Amino acid sequence: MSLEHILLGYLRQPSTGYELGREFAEGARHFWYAERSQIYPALRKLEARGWLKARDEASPVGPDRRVYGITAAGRKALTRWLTGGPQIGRERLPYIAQAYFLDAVNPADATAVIESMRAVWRAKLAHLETLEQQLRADYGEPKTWPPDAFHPYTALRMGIHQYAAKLAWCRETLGLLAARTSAAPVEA
Amino acid sequence: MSLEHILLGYLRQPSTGYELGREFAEGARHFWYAERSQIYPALRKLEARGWLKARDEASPVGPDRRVYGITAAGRKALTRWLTGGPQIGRERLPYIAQAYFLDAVNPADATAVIESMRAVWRAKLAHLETLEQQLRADYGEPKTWPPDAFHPYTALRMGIHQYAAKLAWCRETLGLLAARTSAAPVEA
DNA sequence: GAGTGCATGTAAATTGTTACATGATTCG
DNA sequence: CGAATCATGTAACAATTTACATGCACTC
Repeated sequence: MSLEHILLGYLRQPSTGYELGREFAEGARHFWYAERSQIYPALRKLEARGWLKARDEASPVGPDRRVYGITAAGRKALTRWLTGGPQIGRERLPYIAQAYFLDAVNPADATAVIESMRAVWRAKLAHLETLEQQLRADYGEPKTWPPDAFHPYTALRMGIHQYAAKLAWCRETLGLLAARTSAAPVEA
Repeated sequence: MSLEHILLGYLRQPSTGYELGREFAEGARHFWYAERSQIYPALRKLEARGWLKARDEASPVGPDRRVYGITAAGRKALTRWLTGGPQIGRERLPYIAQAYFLDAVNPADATAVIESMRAVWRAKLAHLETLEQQLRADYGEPKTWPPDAFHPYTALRMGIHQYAAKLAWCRETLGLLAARTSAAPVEA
């Protein structure tokens, strides 16, 4: 299961379920999302399996919290997951399905659908680009960064590449759609 | 739920659960996958809801089969899904997570992980490009195609854009990784 | 008659979502 | 004291995966 290994990855730095929830809602949201109601039981399960250990701690700002950290067994499991082959092939991309079936609506609506995708992806790309510029302003050339900063940066770059490609597709498709409309106009 | 609407989309042309299973395993596999054990109950549910109707039919080559087709209510539901906003924001992309946590393994292993991703994506891109070339050889300029051929083609184009972007990221990342290794070699 | 492809399914387990419960601490 | 943020969870439901069951028709 991927979620468990993602939790393991984050917990090389000790953290809490609540904090991980925020991580998914912010830092990781271009590649993964999990509700806290899924995170808490998953952490308990990982602890029972011996991949995490927990301690209760007083919070400086709120109620007590449960701080998890990875164990040696957890580290081994994480390494196995990372080197056990790329996790590719079970993507669920409903927005491509929407594009696929767009002949079920009229051309004007089809155009509107793609324009609204473009708006969403533009916003997401802008967000990642802002993050990237902040990192570069703060730390300079990525190739000199320590591994624990460099690899999250490459994940960010992947997001940027992906959103840019989606936007290129929007442009291409809107262009083709316009060419089709002028070739066979809906209404004179 | 996306699966239900994807089934609805395919079933504007009457088809069977078995055939849809093959569709997911072949034509749609760059954006969606469903097991037949999930498809059959989903079709029953859609039929109970009145979005599909079924008839049993003798197969020319095997046992009887259940041919589903969409109803007027199903068509309306599909249109609502298509125009009700882009289905964006719940992607699960474990391979980006793998990239993110790659500092948990040594640089040589990290490089190997990205190289194996590259191999997978190269194969997937090559497959989609073959499909595209076949379509163009058979039918010519996409902008003149009928809508029910054109939109699946744009979905294929999306896949091509996405895989090309992933490969660009692999190249970029492998380059950075090489630059880092030469800057701080593991062993003299 | 054994294997392959066609064809439909069920059962159990896992994973993920939605809705809700509970309570501490801090700020205005 | 009311609202916001911190903090951990449970319950019910929905979606998905994995494993298995069943049987037809055709070819070797």
